[in-house]
Amino acid sequence: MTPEEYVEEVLALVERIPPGRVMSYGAVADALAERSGRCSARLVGTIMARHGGGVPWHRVVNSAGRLPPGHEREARARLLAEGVPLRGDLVEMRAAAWSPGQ
DNA sequence: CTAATGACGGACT
DNA sequence: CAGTCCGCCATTA
Repeated sequence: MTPEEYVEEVLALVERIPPGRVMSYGAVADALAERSGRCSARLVGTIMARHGGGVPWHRVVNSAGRLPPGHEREARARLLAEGVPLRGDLVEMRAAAWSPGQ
């Protein structure tokens, strides 16, 4: 599997995240690991940083619910508009976390 | 080829 | 609850 295909897999999954819900980098990595074999949260983060434009990147946050560095303001505004439960600048993962199984 | 580097995560202090 | 420490793994230096 080439890096290019990795990127496509990640972006494809991110596009499936429903509005008002979010996924952590780790969750994306796990869900993708079943198809691609190996993947890590770190790798997903790198991929989003480089090829994240063009997909709802704001629906991907870290496991603690913290928004992506450098885009906090933008992400917060979009999430708020979608009705994602926020506590300060953190996403309430317990309520907003989503997985492809649903 | 080895070393450092992240849009990370979980355990621990 | 905040800060550290270590494992993670493709990419870059």
